[in-house]
Amino acid sequence: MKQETLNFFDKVYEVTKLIPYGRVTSYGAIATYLGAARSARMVGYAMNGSTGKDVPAHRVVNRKGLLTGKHHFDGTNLMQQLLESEGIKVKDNQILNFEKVFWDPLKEL
DNA sequence: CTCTTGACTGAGG
DNA sequence: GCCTCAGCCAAGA
Repeated sequence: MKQETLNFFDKVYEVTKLIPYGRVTSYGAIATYLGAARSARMVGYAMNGSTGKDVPAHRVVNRKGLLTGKHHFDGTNLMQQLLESEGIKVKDNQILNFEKVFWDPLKEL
């Protein structure tokens, strides 16, 4: 597996798909894992194409655990419902117990 | 090639 | 802890 052959977007998709059930991570964590710590924005930007794919983009939030990308989902609160379906409590677009459900690819992988 | 956009983050007030 | 500003980097026009 030569990840170097994969594009930045593809790498983001791969890592995002590795996020365990009931866990979430931040754009920065993914970006750092990809070696582009300063490209966290690109991670979110890549997610634009994640909708409709196997990528659980709803498990990716910003560093504050805020569902900044919920507006990119079809429904108004679809992202929140998806998270709650996995046992993740969400209140006012913000993930509760964020530290407990946080999944760091740098440490877990 | 240059400019704009952005689902971010860290630092400063 | 919240708000604002600046930096960062890749993709699209």
